[in-house]
Amino acid sequence: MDERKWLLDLLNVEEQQVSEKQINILQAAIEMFAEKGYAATSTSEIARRAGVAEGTIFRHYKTKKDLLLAIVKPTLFQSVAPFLAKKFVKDVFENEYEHYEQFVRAVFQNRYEFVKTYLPAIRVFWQEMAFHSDIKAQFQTIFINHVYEKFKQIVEHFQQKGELAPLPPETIIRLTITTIAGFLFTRFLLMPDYPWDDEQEIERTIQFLMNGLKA
Amino acid sequence: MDERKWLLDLLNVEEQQVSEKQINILQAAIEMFAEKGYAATSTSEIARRAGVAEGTIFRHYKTKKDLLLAIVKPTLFQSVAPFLAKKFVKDVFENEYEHYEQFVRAVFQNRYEFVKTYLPAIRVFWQEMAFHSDIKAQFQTIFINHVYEKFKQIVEHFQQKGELAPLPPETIIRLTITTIAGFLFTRFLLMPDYPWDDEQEIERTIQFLMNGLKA
DNA sequence: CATAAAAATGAGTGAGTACTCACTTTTTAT
DNA sequence: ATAAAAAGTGAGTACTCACTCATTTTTATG
Repeated sequence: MDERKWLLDLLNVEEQQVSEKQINILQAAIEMFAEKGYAATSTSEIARRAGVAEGTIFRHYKTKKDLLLAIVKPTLFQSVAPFLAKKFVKDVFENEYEHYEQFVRAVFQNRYEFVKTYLPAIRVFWQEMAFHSDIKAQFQTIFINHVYEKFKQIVEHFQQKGELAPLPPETIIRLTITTIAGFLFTRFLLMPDYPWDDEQEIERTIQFLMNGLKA
Repeated sequence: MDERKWLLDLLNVEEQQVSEKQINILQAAIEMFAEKGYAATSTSEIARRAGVAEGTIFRHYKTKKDLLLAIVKPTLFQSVAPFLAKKFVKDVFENEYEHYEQFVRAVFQNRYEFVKTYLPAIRVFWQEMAFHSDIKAQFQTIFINHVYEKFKQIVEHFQQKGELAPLPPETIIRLTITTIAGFLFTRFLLMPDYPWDDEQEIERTIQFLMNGLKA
C-alpha cells in the first residue's frame, strides 16, 4: 500500500484534512511509540524523526497524550471494525454465511490483513492499553456494546442450527477470539521471523477451532 | 501466602540474602512498574513507596534498569519453570501422564496457580518485553532451548500413541500454549472483574483443546 | 563500651522533559 | 497585489529525571 495512504486509511480521514507535516508526525510517533513505548519517547525525538520543529507537534496536538490518542482511538475502532458495520449480523442471518466455519474464515482473513497492514499502530494500541486506564475503559465499552453483543447473536444462531457445542456463548466467543488472536500474536509479535506458511497455518488453526467447538 | 515469602519465592533466594529494605524496594517497584510501566515510574516514587531514601535503591541496584532485571529475570525463569525441571520429560515417558490430556491438565493447573500468585511480576515481564530487546532475546533463547525442545518430544510421544492429530508438532505446541495462555490472559488481565467460575471454565477449555487436537 | 565496617541518607548535579510564545514563512481569499 | 489567516519555528521555561557522594546512622565484633 502507498506509504501515505495507509495512515489516512487507518485514521479514516481525507487527504485534504491533514498536512504533509502532520502525517510525518503521526508516522514518526507510531514508529517510535511501537518501538520504545509512549513514556520512553520524547517529543523532541518525534520532531527530529518527522523533520519538523518541536513546536509544530504542539500546534496540532495540545499535549503528548493527545498525540497518543490520535493514534490509539482510530486503531481501537479499526480493531473491531467488522463488528461495527451495521449489516454484519444481518449478513449472517440472511445466510451470507451458511456455516460458522465460513463466518470464522471471513473474520480470520479480514483480521489477518488488518494486523499485517497496521501492525505498528496495533502494537501501540495494545501496549499502551496496559498503562492508560482511559484507553482500556474505552476498549471494554466498545467490546461489550458492539463486539460481544453481535457475536453472541451469531453464536446463538449457529447453536440453534446444531453446529456448535452447547457451551455458554461467552465461552465460545472467548475460545474463537483467543484462537485467532493467538495465531496473529504468535505470527506477528512473538515470532515474526519464523518462516511461516500463513495460508496453511491459518487452515490448520480453523480446523482446530471447528473441531474443538463442534456439537 | 505470606506477604514477604512470595517475593523471596519468586526471586528464588534465601531469607538472609536480602534485607528488609531491599524487599520493600522490590515490592514497590513491581507494583508501580506493573501499574504505570517501567519508563513512567521514577526512582524517587519507588523510594517513597518503599519507605527508603532514593540513594538506597542505587546502593542495591547500580541502575534503574538493573532493578527491572532483578524483577524480570526470575519471573522469566519461573514462567517456564516446569519445562526447566530435569525429570519433566522423563515423567511423561514413564507414564506419569498416560494421556496428553493429563499432561495438559497438569500444566494448566500449575500455570494457573503461578499466574494467580505472581500476577504483578508477570505483568511487568510481559509488558516490558515489548520494549527491551535484551529481555525478549533472553526469553526466545530459553523458550527454544528448553520449552520447545521438551514440548516437542512430549507431543511426538503422544502422536506415536495415536492420541494427537498428525499436525506438525510446532503447530500443536502453539495451539496448546495459546489456548491455555488465552484463558489466563482473558481471566487475569483483560477481564479480571468478570464473575469467573474458574474450575468450570478451565474444564471447558481443556475439552475444547482435546477435541481440537485429537487424531 | 569502643571502634571499625556496613548500610542508609538526601541535598546536589547535569541532562533532559513537555510545553510556550514571540516571531517568520506559507497559504488562502479577494 | 495585498492583507489576513494559518502553519511552522526554535530558543526559552520551569520542572523532573537517574544517579552521586559526603555525611550520618546502624550493626557487628572485641
